[in-house]
Amino acid sequence: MVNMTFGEFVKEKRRKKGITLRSFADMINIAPAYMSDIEKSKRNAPTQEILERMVKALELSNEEANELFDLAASSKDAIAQDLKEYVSYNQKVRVALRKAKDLNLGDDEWIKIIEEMANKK
Amino acid sequence: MVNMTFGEFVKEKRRKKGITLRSFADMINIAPAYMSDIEKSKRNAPTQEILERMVKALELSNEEANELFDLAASSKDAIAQDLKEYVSYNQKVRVALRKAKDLNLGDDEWIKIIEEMANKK
DNA sequence: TAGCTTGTTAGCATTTACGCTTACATTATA
DNA sequence: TATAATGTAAGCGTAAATGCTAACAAGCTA
Repeated sequence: MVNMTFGEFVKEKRRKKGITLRSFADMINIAPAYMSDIEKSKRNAPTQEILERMVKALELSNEEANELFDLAASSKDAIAQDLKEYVSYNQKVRVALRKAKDLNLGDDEWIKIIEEMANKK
Repeated sequence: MVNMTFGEFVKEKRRKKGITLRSFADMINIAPAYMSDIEKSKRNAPTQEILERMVKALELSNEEANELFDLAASSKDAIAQDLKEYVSYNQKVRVALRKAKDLNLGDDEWIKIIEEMANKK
């Protein structure tokens, strides 16, 4: 499903594993009511710590985890922690991003860049 | 000067233009005491709005403005608004960043990418 | 029917951040 | 010397976010 909220994403993964909201809340050590609010998107996605406990409890793949992190971030006008760190510590990356923005690089061009990265190393 | 704090950066630019702290605070419409705290790094960098007023008041170049935004962000474990937005709205960019991180791309490789971007368009 | 389980509503406590006001010591100027 | 101007210290008010507790209705199950 595309264009899900964070809450919907978590709920789907949780139910797919046949876990009740209450026991899921227990597993990741938060209050059920809080979990409910999150799934219904009445609250922001929680902190990174809790996000990571969710990933573990739901046994998400790397890809799924990244999606969860991105959805969590987007619920807050933010970007995921791993990306934030990478960009923060890399001046060249910031230059590259601003240049790409400036040049109005589209998806196609970024795809090429991604493909070429593999070769580069 | 490299590895400056946000406060130091602003103070330097301000003094280079011969503006007093008080009148600078006036120009950008914040309390002098607040400005003082900021320059001394006793407070986080202020909101985006105020940052932009600073850029105007100091008549910074684009490059300087980006540096100011990045320093402001780094004072808060964050990344600059323009980058945040760009990354947020671009799935491919996020994929690219994570791949780069994964491959442990260094400065040199990013420089190449930057150079190649110019050609791409 | 009595009693658990499930999800949910309402509201509280705490922390953190932003920006302000007021008052002060120091330096420069009339 | 008296007055300005400059930068700073201390502390307040407000707002937003995080996560909680307590209590409820609806559905299952014994």
